[in-house]
Amino acid sequence: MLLAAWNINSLNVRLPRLVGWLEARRPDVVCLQETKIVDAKFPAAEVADAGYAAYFWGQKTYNGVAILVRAGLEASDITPGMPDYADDHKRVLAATVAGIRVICVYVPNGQAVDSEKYRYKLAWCDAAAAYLRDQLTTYPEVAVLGDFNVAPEDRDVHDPVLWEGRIMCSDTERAAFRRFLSAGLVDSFRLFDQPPNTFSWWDYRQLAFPKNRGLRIDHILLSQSLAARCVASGIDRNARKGARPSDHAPVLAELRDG
DNA sequence: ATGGCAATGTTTCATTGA
Repeated sequence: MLLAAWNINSLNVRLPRLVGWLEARRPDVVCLQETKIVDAKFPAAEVADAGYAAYFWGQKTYNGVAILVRAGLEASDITPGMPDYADDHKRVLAATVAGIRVICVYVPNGQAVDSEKYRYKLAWCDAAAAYLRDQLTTYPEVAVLGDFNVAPEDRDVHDPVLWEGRIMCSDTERAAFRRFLSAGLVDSFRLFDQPPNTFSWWDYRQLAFPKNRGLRIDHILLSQSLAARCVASGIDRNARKGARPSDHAPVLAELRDG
C-alpha cells in the first residue's frame, strides 16, 4: 500500500499536475492540503476519471483538505475536523481505508514566532496531539499524513543557522511535533537512510528550488503497528519541477501487506 | 535589513502562505 501526502496549493490550479502524478505513481491513498476549494466545486468527476474516489472538506481561498482513495479500496467512517476543537479552518479529515485510520492534517503556518497566528498554531497542535492520542486508542493502525509546518530537526533545514528560532524551526514548534510522536507515532521518513538535504517545501522566490534551499515540513507519521510494515519512504522532488508547481513536493510511504 | 513568488478575492491591491 502506497500512502502519500501533498500540499497542492490550490487544487483548481494543480488539477492537471495532480492527475498526471496519480496516473504515473498510482498511490493507494493521497492526502491533500490547501485545496482552497469549496466542496460544491471539488473536481470529483475528474478525480474519478483518474481512478480515485475523493473525500473532501474545503473552503474558499484558504486551507481545505481531501483524501483520495484508489478505486477498488473501500473508505469508511469519514470524519471532518477534530471533535473537541472548534475551528473555522478546514484542516483535518479522517477516513478508514483497508483497516488503517488515515488522518489528513494541515497544521497552521504560524506566520511568525510570537504572533497571534503562532499562538493559534501552538493551541491547534495541543488539540491535535490530544486528538491523535484518542485516535490511537480507538484504532490499532493509524497513519497521519500532511503538512505539519514544522521542520523537526536541523537536518531537515537547508540552512539551520539562518532558520534558527524562526517559524517552522523554533524549539517550541519542534516540541509540539515531538508530542505527536510521543503519542505513539513514528516519522516514516526516518525509518530508512535518506539522502542528505531531502526537503518537501521550497520558497517560490530566489530560485530556492533549483538551489535546493528547502525544508522538510510535510510528513507521514505511522503508528508502531504500521511502522513495522513500512518498507520504503521518500519525497518525490520531481513533482516540484516544471511550470506552475506547488511549492510543496509529495511525500510517500510504502507499506507491505499486513 | 529587506524582499524576492504565487494564489485568491476583497482584484489592478491586500492578504496569506512558509
